[in-house]
Amino acid sequence: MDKTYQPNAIEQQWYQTWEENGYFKPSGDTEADPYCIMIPPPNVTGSLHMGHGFQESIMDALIRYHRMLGDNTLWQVGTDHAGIATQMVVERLLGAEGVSRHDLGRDKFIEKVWEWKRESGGTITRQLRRLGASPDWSRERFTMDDGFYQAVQEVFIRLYEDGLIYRGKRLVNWDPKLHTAISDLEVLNEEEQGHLWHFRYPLSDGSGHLVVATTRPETMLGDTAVAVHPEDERYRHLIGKTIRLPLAERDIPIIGDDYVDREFGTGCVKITPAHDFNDYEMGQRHNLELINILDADANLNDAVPEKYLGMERFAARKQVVDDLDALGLLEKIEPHTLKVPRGDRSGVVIEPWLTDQWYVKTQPLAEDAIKAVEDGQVNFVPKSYENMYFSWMRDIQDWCISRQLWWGHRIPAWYDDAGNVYVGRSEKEIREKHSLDDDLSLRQDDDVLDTWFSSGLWTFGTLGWPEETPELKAFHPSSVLVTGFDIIFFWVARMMMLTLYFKKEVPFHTVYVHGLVRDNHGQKMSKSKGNVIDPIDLIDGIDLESLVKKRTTGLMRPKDAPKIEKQTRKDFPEGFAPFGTDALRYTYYSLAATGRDIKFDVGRIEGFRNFCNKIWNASRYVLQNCDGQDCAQDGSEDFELSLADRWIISQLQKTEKAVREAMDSYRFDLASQALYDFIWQEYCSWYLELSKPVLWDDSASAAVKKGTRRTLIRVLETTLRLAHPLMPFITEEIWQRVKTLARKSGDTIMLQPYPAPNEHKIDTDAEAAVAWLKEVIEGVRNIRGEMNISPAKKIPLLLRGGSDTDRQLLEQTRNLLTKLASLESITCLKQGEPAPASATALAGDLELLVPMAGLIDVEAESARLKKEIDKLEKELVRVQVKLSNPKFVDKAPAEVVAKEKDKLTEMQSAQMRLKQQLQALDNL
RNA sequence: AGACCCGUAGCUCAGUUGGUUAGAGCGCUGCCUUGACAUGGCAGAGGUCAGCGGUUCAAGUCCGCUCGGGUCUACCA
Repeated sequence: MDKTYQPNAIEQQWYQTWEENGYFKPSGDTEADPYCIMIPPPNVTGSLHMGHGFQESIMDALIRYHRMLGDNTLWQVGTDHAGIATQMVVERLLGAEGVSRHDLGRDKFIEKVWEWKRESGGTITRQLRRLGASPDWSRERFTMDDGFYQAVQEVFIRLYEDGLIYRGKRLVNWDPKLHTAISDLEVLNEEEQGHLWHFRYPLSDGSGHLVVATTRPETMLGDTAVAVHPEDERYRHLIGKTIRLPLAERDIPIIGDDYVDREFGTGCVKITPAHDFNDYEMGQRHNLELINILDADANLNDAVPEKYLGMERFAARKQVVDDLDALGLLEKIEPHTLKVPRGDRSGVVIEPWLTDQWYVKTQPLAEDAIKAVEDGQVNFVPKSYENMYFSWMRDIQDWCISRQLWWGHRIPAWYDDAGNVYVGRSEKEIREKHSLDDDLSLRQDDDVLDTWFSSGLWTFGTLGWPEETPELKAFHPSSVLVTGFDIIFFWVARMMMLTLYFKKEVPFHTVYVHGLVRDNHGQKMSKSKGNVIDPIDLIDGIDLESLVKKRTTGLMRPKDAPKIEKQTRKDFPEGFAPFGTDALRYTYYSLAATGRDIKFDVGRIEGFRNFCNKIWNASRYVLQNCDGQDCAQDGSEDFELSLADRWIISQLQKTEKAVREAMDSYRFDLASQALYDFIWQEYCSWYLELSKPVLWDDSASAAVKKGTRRTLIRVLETTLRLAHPLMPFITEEIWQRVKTLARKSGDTIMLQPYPAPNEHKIDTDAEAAVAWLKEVIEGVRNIRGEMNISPAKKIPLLLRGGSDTDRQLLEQTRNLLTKLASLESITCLKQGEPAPASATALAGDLELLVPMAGLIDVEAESARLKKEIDKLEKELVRVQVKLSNPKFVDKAPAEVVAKEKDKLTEMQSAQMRLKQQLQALDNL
């Protein structure tokens, strides 16, 4: 083995082996428990970001864990066709050649999209492989696959037939750039600086005017009322009168509605029902006319005076203001901060716009979806996210599912010239069903379905539904959904509704909600902020110049480049070293606590790369000492387990238990911590050191040496299996080298059984003995460290006081103690025997004395003792106060009181000994 | 405006139903190339657990308020 761990030398090769050998497929063992995770399908246009890396790493850990537990395990993988995003990507590519999608026509364009998908749609799945993800690639699905397409059509038709889908003219969020409706969730409301314009609206009878305030002057051309609060003393007498709307020269009514906030602005509101959601509601209440003044580009249409016809909306705004000003009707302009709705893909201001769209009636679906969570059929982890789910579900709006795009699931609805709608699987089916004449012309709806409509069917659509496939039977409902909280509304809610309706069962039993990965400053990672980290760069490494270049090219605002460059150079002066996949994954796990934000500190990944190196080198040591040697793996019993052997075996059982518990409760941070401590602290720092005096001692018995080798190799092999779900590559690489010595057969660690703790191997005697040994060694090391005695210098140790147990333990561990504390000799002082001037440490009642002759500075030692005495004093006072409080003694449980009393006597005795030592030093 | 989350060492974070002297990693200080590992070893410094009040024999942990930070939902025309 190389002296240092080189991740790039092992990772890709193992991945290929695993995939080629089909290790990722379900075992197919129908006796075993099924375990199934459906990947939240990444956007086919996407490339892997830190959030994906985090999420996929978690899923892979769960999958590998359950596969090793022997479950029939399926990780279903696939991608999402991402209607808008994909269409935009392909349009941009065509645009570079000067071709628009309209030049091509719908069919040709869709062909182009498929072409793009075949060539470039695999980026993210290739990157997933770099992470070591182990989904069943042979079952990979795409939301536009034929089978899936059928399922989507089927769902639409059945919902329509059941009266849960309808078509209606409503206000939708219209993206004037992309020319499609988008959902509320795709609209970002950000605060922006704007103005509040106050206009005078003259009363029709010439008796005066009202002042209305607006942030969108151009919409006044579509006003159909002015509203005031019905109890507003200032205006209530005007209700029922009319306003002569300037510019448009129409008469519109003044209405009373308690939606109006008397305190805001002037207390008079212009009402534009066709261009504002609230005004629309009010229009419905008061039967107001809807005047649509915008076309699909958000330019003014022919419903406005000719002067404004065809004007762009912001130009029209300026014109309207100027014209009203010229008429003397502009009262004032105030600066005003308002939330501006923008499309999350296009970035342009979204218009509420009146269109015909398809809707899902969500309320009946939501009821069952709420009940499933209330009844505990679906559990959220952490539980607090259930509130978020409930609050969304209980206030759910009908879901607009049509999109004015070409790329997507085309809506299976046809129209005749009379405007009748027919929904069915094909034109042919519709003609038959409705006995339509062949010469009656039908045209299919041009729109496609919201991408989330299809991803809502993901859990069962990927398993072959509507056919009752064996996979559907075995793996649905899936076991757990792993997702970010930002997607609960988008996706979780929709899967719940659609799956419950069509499968009559929940889509998954558990929803594990993880936090969002942010940068080390807590900022969301985004291209425009220039703080994105590509997980692949952490795996392979990247130099600073390439990183700067990557972050500063293709910016939406190129002027940000210098700032981004400066910050990048400051944060990562060396770029990234190649840390490898296992270190990256381990970092993710260590951060996977229950919080909402996961601040990714690159500093941590280096620590875990070092951890990998530690495992690597510990394995080298084990192999050096075991290779070609008898490790008692042939069933022989002529070996003897030492105290240290029994101790590490005992600790291993506890670690196995802790790791399993953590994995079962989705606490990957705790699992990674437990493993890290065991491997580094206990196995490497202590056990390997304890094995050296045995293996290198010529006088040690063959049986004990054999027992030590047996323990070295067995504990290592078990630990590798325990760690495999978290760090698949390094564990496989090392396992292949130790498996023969450990008498394991099998081609891969992936399919080995997961370690299970054995209570009979918990050895409290050995634990107590090693705890004692550690305490004594640490006492001596403390003196050595504080007194700056070279580790190479062998020193004598005198022991005073202590119990028979101490003396027994000493004899059991004398050899280990001598080696590990680097001692020249160990001498027990007899009762009353005078000790030379010494530095002191305590191990319980036992005094550890290191004679000072030439080694130790008296002043430094007395300072050290004083510090120790003071520390004890503080705690002593605390405990004394506690014990002298009768309430505590009376009310606290007896064992708590006893514990405090023991503590007190122990500390008093310790302090007394230290004081005596201090006295002795002072007497010198 | 409503709801939720967070505030623990210089930094990033653990701390299960209240009960040893509040832990880890990174960083920092000192010593050390000792036969797995300097991507290392040993030792050490560093915390009024945001603040105030309450419940309790006992609060980082439970309750209330304040301050600070964040997220989501709704929204003021």
